[in-house]
Parts: sequence; structure tokens; C-alpha cells
Amino acid sequence: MAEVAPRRQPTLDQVTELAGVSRSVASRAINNAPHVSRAKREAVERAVRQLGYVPNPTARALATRQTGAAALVVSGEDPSIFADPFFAQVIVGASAALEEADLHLMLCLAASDRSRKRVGELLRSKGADGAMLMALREDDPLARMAEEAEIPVVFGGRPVGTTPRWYVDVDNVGGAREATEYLISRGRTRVAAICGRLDTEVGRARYRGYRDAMLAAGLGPFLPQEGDFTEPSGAAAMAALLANHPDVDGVFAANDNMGAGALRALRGAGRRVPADVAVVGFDDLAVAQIADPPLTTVHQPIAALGREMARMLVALISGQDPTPLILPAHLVTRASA
Amino acid sequence: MAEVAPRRQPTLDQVTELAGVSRSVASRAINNAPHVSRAKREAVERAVRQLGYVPNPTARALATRQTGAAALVVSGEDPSIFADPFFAQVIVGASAALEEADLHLMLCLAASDRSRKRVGELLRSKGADGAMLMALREDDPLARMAEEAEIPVVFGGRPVGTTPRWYVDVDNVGGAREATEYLISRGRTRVAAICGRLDTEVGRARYRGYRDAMLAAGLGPFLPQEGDFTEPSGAAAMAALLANHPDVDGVFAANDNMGAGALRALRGAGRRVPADVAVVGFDDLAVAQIADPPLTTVHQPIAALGREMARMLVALISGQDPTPLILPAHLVTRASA
DNA sequence: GCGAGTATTGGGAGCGCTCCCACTGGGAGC
DNA sequence: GCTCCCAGTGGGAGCGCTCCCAATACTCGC
Repeated sequence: MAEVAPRRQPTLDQVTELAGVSRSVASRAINNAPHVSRAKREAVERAVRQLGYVPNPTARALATRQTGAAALVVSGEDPSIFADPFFAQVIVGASAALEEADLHLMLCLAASDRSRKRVGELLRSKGADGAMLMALREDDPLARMAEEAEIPVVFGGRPVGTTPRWYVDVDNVGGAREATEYLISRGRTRVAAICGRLDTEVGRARYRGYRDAMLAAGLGPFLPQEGDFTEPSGAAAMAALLANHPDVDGVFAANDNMGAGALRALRGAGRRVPADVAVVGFDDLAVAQIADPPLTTVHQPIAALGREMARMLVALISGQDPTPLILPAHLVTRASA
Repeated sequence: MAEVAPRRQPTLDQVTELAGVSRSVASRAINNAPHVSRAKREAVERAVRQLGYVPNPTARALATRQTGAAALVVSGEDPSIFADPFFAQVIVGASAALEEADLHLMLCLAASDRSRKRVGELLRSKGADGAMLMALREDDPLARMAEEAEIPVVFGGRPVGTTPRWYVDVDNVGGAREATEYLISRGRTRVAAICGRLDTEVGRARYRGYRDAMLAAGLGPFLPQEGDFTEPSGAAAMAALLANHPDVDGVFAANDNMGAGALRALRGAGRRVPADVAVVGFDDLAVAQIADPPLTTVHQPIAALGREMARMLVALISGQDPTPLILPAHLVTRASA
């Protein structure tokens, strides 16, 4: 325990004294508020510079009842779901938008019960001015916590079951439909789906899009082969598909990871892509470009998702009542289909 | 601007009143401090439950001069460097370790001058109890800011030029050496390096490891072909290499992205991997497994890097003086070499 | 030259919590 | 029986800032 000299930061009162003004004036000058004469304003600025004064955000937060921070909560029982580059891009977008509103970003990975409890307390105690919630499972206790905490909350993607008041989502149904229609338009008639976990809204929505397109084309949809959004699960699903439906000629994978897995399984089984089997993914992450062959996939504006969530939250915090947003997704054609 | 009823949170004083104790006692009871009789402690707990009281973290922070948050700062002029899954894993590790110390994580992407300035202010104003700094370029103003802010700072990876007092790094030199030695041990004699940006310490260290191994084996090192850690730059570097040294039979790529790019360029040039040219990468990210052929690479404990940074920071915050840490990296052999 | 405004100014009461400190009332020790 | 010690208690002074409000200074029109 090294006892370091705790040398305190200069406070507003010291600025006050050095500049020869009252605390109110100093405060106004520092916050660029009106009702400060030019002379005093400059005196304050000089004192601030001389002292190296920086306002204490905690004290300010206590007085204004605003923390100046927004929380981004990523839920899921396995912290590694966060390793998905998807979230990194969401963060990039959200971070940029929050910065515009001069808010800081608190990142909460709510994987364990303990951390979920911490997040709940953070929200209830108004430790942040608002929160963005992502990847909520069915019955996720976080959803209830968010409701109890009386602070602005924006959902990223809709949770299963309920439709929250404020959310930003991607048009998963439309994207999946477009992908499937594309496969059909290229003459594929035996198109299967490798879908993601059907206990998530994304998983369901993308399957729904696939199904809609198949039915609309008069093709009976295959039974969905369920994966869990990971590459290995995609490979396994593809293998199962090949076993059950050897004549499959098209595959809609509910995300790129599983699409990549499917490609690997197809390669292993000696099927040519796209000649024998065409494959389409979803997400348009880096893996889609690296895959061999490069994966035709549905691009979704991930950074925009983060950005819009943050903007919606900022609007909410400032007392407005924004409307939910559904961002478009569109097909990017590459070699795999 | 909807005027919502601002219904305030219950405060300690309300608990105090309901429980019929003094503020001191209530505070002690809530913080599990000693000097509280069993009876009063229970009375307080009851009142807390009844009121749904949650301590206000801001007020607590002001009184204790501790914010209960640690900042993770990722620097770089392009926010997209953050999209590298590398950071996501660091965050997972750091987040878990911070949680153990009951600290929240503030994530700061310092891409623009404006955001760097904000980060500087955050640190100087002690808006966080400590900070973890990553990916500092040469002359990064953040390094100076961190020094001026008198709060605990831990570096993730060493910045170019200086060796900070506290840091956690990966043994890049050792890992690169091991990778190169492996190529040499497999009979490769014309081993080239596709190195990362040489204005970063990682880039330099990995090149140094390659060079050491080559010299130790009595092989003259090739001139480094510099990339920028991206897949395309790896492909371009490989193409250049093939043009200048058509007889190259081994490649050490300073990260997996560039390794994947090299594989693509080799495939394009009709070279077989590993028969004609063996390739080794660095990082062991998902892309290494997805690559075709799967990339032999140097695994580094990324989550551990984040975890150890956070632990070191926690130690620092609690007044200890931890020693810098260098985490081991080791080769993972796959098909590419 | 005078009253009505309008622009500045500074005092002071919070914001909700921690923690020092002075005080009380028993046991334990002798 | 009388100190001494200490668990238990509550009062109150901050932590550093914002912001309401009353007080003062200046302006302008007539």
C-alpha cells in the first residue's frame, strides 16, 4: 500500500478565488452559459488555464442528476458470443453517436447471474442516463430489470415474445426473403435453410423470410436445420442436410459463420459451390469475403444499427419520443451463389 | 419535450427514517460495515427492501472520491481497427476481471482528435479510477495525457519508443521466433516475412523475432514486406514477394489477416500451400481456422491479456505496485505449414 | 433626470452519501 | 466498586458542482 501524496485536483472554488469572481459566475463561464461579462469570462478562462482546472464530473453529475454516460448491455449466458465481430461494429457506431451527444459509453457484458444483477443495479440506481440492450433471450431477466429501472431504454433487435416501446432492428425477414428469392431466381428449387437458434428473434425472423419466399414460389420449404450461429454448427447442419436431402441445390444460412461452415462441409463432401449447391449467408461480416468461395450474403448496416440505437437513446434522454426503426438489409452477390 | 413525472429514487435519509436509525448506522448497515447491532441492521434491511432503495452511485462516488469505473481506451485514427475481433476478446477478459473488483467498464474509442480530447479530459478529471490503454501509435497524444492525468494507467502492449511503468504484453518476439524456427525446422530456407506496420511495437517485435530466428539459423533474412495488418495488404505483400523472390518457400505473416491474404495470393498464383510455400500467421483468431488451408499460427492468450490488464489496474488502484507482465505465445500447427 | 427594464452578480441551499468524532452504556479486569 | 475498553450510536461537516433567487448595475426612452 504505497501512500501516494493525494494531491487534489483544483476545484471550482479555487478558480473562483484566483479569478476574483463568485462561484456562480465561474460556473456559468465554464459552461458557456449567458450572463457573464466579457471581462469576467476571460478572467475565469485565465484562472482555469493557470490552475489546470477540469470540472469534476461526479460532482456535476450529482448536482444535475445526469451521469453523462449511457450503458450498452450485451446479454447472453456465454461471454464468448460477444466475441462475434458483430458487436464490435455496433459499438463503433454507438460510440460515435454517443460522442456527438457528449456521452460516455459503459459496456456491460451480462453473462453470469452476478453480472446481470450488477447491471440491474446500475440501471435502477440510475448509474447511467440510459441503456441500450442487445441480444436478449427469451425470459431474459434483464428485460424486466430494464423496465423497472425508470430510465430510457432502447433495444437492439427485438427480444423474443414482446415488442418493446423503443427499438432498432434490421429487416431480417426481408433480407432472408431476398436471399432466398435470389437462390430461386437462379433456378434452385431444392433450397434448404440452416437457421440460427429459434429461441432468438433473429433466428425466427430469418427463417420466416426464407419460408415466405419458398411458399411464395410454390416450393415447399425444407424443415429448418437448426444451428447456433457458429461455424461448426453450420458445418454440422450442412452434413445433416446432405444426409437427409442429397439432392439439395441451394442453402440459405442464417448467418455468415454458419454459411462458412456449410461451405466447408460441402467441400468436404466433394460438392462444388455454386455449381452443385449455391450458398447464401447473412451479416456480411469479414468472414464472408474470406470464405472460399466468397459468400453471397445479406448485408446489414451494423454500425448504423449501433448509431441509430444511440441516437434514439439520446433523443429519449432529452425528453423526445422517437419511433422505432427498422433498417434495411440487402443482398451482396459474390461467388457462392 | 415530454415532461415526465420525475419521481425520485428513495434516498438514504428515507431509509433512515423508516428504520428509525441514524444516517451513519444506515450507511454502515448497507455497506456491511461493523458497529451495527443485529436489530438495527435488520431494521435497515427491511426498510431498504420496503422502499426499493438502491444507493446512488454518484453521491457515493463524490463522497469517496472513487468512481467505481475503469476506462478501456482503444486508440487509432481509424475506428475500424476496433472491428478487429482481437479487441472483443480483450474486452471479454477485462470485463470479467473488473467485475470481480466490482468496477464498471467505460469503453473509449479514441479515433478522432475530438474523442482523444474527451478521453484526456475523462482521465484528468478522474472520471474513472484508472485506465487501460491499447494500440498507441508513436507520438500518440494519449500517452502524454495518460501521464498527466494522475490516475493509475496500464498499457496493453507496449507503445513504440518508451516502456511504460505498468503494462501487459504478449511475447511477440518469442512467438515470431518460434514460428520462424518452425518453418526452418521443416526444411524451408527461403523464408520471407510479411510484417505489420513497423511504426507499431507489435509490428517491430514480430519482425525482430523473425529476424533473430533467421540469423540464428545462418539464413539471411529477407527484407521485410510491410503490410498494415489487413487481409488485402497481406495479399499485396505476397504478390510483391512472389515477384521479387519467386523461389520463396516459407512465409511468416505478422498476423492472421495478412496470412489469410497471403494464402489467397498464393492460390491465385498457383502455388500450393504448404507444398510449395509454407505459411505461418500470428494471433490465432477465427480466421486462421477458416482459412484454406487452415493456418498454422502463433496463439496468443488475448482474453488473458485483457484479464491481466484489468487485474494489474485493480492492484494499482488499491495502492499496490504490480510488476509488468509478458504473456507467453505458442505455435499452433495446422495445415498451412 | 427618472422609472422601467434588462444584464450581471454573488449568496446559499441543495444533490445523496461517507466518515470523523464525540458520546453512551455496559462488561471485563483488578 | 471503580477504572478502562470498546461495540454501538448519531450529529454534522464535507465531497465539488449547479442553479434559484434576490440584489445590484446599467441601459434607454421620454
